[in-house]
Amino acid sequence: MQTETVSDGNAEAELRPRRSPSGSIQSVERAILLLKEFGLSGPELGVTEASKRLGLHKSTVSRLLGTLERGGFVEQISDTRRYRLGLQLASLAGLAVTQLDLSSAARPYLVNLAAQSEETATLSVLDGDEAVNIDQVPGPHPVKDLGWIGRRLPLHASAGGKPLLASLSAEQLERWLQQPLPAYTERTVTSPEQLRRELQEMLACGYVIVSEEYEPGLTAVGAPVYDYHREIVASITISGPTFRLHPEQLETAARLIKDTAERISARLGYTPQQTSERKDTRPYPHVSARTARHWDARQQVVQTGVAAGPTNGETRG
Amino acid sequence: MQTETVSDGNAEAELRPRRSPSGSIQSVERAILLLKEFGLSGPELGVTEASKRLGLHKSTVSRLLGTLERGGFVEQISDTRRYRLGLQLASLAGLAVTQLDLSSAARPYLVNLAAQSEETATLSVLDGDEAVNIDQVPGPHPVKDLGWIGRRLPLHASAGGKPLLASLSAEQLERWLQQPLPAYTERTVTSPEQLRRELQEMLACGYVIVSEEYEPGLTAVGAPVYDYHREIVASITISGPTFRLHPEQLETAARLIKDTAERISARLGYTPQQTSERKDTRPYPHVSARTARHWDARQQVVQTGVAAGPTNGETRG
DNA sequence: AAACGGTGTTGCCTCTTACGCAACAATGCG
DNA sequence: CGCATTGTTGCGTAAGAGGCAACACCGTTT
Repeated sequence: MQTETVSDGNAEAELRPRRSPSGSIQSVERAILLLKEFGLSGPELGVTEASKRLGLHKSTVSRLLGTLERGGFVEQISDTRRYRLGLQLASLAGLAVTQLDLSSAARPYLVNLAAQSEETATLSVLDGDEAVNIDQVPGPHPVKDLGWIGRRLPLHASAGGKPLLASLSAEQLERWLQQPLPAYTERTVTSPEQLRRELQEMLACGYVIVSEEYEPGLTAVGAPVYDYHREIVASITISGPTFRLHPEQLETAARLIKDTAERISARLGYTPQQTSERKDTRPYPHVSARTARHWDARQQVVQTGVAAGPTNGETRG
Repeated sequence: MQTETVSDGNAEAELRPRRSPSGSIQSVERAILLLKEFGLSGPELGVTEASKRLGLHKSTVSRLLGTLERGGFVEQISDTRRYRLGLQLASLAGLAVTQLDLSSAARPYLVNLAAQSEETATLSVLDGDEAVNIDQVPGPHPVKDLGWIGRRLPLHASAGGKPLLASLSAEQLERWLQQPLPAYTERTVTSPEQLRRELQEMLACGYVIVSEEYEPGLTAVGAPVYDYHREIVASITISGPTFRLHPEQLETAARLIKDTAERISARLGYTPQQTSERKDTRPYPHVSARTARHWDARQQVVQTGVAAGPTNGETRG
C-alpha cells in the first residue's frame, strides 16, 4: 500500500507533520472519510467522484465501498451504480442514541451553560400542552424559584415553551392558537399573530428572549434543540432576574445558548443542512473543539487536480 | 499485517482459488464487525472484551478503536476507559434515513396515524433479511421501548416484517423459507405453510395483525406500502401493549392503517391495479450485482434494493 | 506498602495485505 | 457505431497493519 502523495513534489518527505497521532489504521481512516463525504456532498456518490474528492484512486475507493456495502454501511443503487448511505448505520446510531437519552446527552452542556452564563440553565420538553423542565443546573447566584425539574410552564409565555411551540406542525399550531391564551402579566404575548411572528424570528436567529411574560422580574433566553430528523425535540433556556440580565448580558447569553443548542443538536445527530451540490468549500462556521479533533474530510484533499492526465503518482522517486 | 489464523490452521495457503467475495479490505471489515459488536453486546465495550469476542488481538482492537474514535464513530468513556458508539454515527444515520425520500414522504402520515390511533406509528423497510425501522412517531401514551429508529426486527414475527416478506419474489420467498425460523414466543408463526397463508391473506385484505409473536405483551397492526412500480417498498405499523389493543381497537386500527398505507402508496405514485389478473410475474427486484450478503448475517440474504422511488434527486422542491 | 491481576496503549519488526497500475466490462452520449 | 466515462478486477510490490511484548495504570487483595 503506497500512499499516493498527491502531487506536491516538495522535498519534505520526512516533514510530514506527524503521521496520524498514533497508530491509526489508514484504510479504516479512509473508509470513515469516505462515509463522511456522503454528508458533505449529495445523497449519492459515485466511485470516480469520491475518488477525486478524497484524492484516492478509483480502485481504492471501489474496494472501500465494496467492503462498506458488504457491511451494510452503504448500498449501491442498481440503476446508476452509485452509492448511498446504508441502513446499517441507522441501526448502530439507534443504539448510540438510545443509550444516552436526551437529558444525559444534554447535561454536560447545561452545566457548561450555567457556568458560563452564571445563570440557571434548564432543559425542557413538550408534554401535552405544556413545557416541562426535565433537567436544570442552577447558576451561582442564589435566586431560586426559577423553576424546578418537573415544573410545567405555558408554551406561549416562556422561553422554554416558545421553541417547543415551534415544534408543532403548522396545522397543530393553528389549532392550538385557537384557544384563548391567558395573559399572566402585562407583557404576555397573547396575540396569535404576534406569536407566529415571534416563532418565525426565533427559527431564523436561533434563540428567543422572553422577559416577564409569565413572572414579573424574570427574564430568560431560550433556544430550540433539534434531533437528527431536524425536528425540535427540546429547548434549553438561561433564566434569571431581569435586573441582572441587561441588554449586554442578554446578547452574550443569546449567543451562548444558541451555540449550545447547536452542539446538543449535533450530539443528537442533527446535521446543519444538506448543501445540495453547491461547490461550497467554505470551512464550516461552527466547529466544536471535539469535532475538530476528527480528521477533517478535506485535510488531505486540497489538491484534487488529478484531472485525467499524468497520473500524479511518482513525484519523488 | 498478518492474519491471525484464528485456529483453523489448514495448510492451503496457496491453494485458495479465490478468497473473500472479491477484494475486501480486511481492516475495514474488522472495523465494521467491531462496531456491530457493540450492538450484540452491551452499550459499552472494552478493548480486551472486544478482542476476545472477535478473536483479534488487543493491540489490533485498540488501534481500530482509536481510529474509529478519531472519526467520531465511537467515544471513549474517560472513567472506565471503555468505548461506546459515538455521535458521528447518528449524524450519518440521520442522513441515511432522511435521504430516502420515502421517509419524508411518509412522515406526515405517520404523525397523523399516531395521533389518530393514539399508539406508536412506525415505518420500516427491508434491509438484508431483516426489517429496519426508519421512522417512528410515538403515541401519546408513555409506553416506549416499542422500538427505535434503526431497530431491526425479524421478518416473520413482526407486523412491520410480514409485509416486507411479501415483497420478495416467489422464488426468493421460497428460498428464504427454507431456513429454520426461530420462535421468539409461543405465538410465533414458524411454519412456512402458515406464513404463506398469512401473506396471502394480508395481500388480500391490506393489513396484518401480529400479536405477541416477538415480544410478549406487544401487539401491532401492519400494512404494506407500494411504490409506482406496484412493488412493496415499505411497511407501516401501529403498535402498542396488547392490553390496550382490544379487538375493537384493532379493527379501527386496521382500517386506519390500511387507509394510511394506501395514501402513502398513492403519494409514491402507486395506482391501484385496474384488472387483477396477473399477479406473480414480479420482476426481479433490483439486486446489485455485487451486493449480496453482509458477512455477519447468517446464511443467505436476499437483499432487495430499497429503491424508494424514481431517485429523482431533489427531495422537496 | 507491596504484590497482584486487570485494564488499555505503544515501539519495534516482520510479513501480509492493501494499494496503484492498467486492462477490462458496461453504459451513456454524440 | 465508436468515443468517453463509468465501476470492477488480476497482478506485483512495498507500505502498512498486526503480533508480540514491554509498559503505564488502576482497583483489590495479601
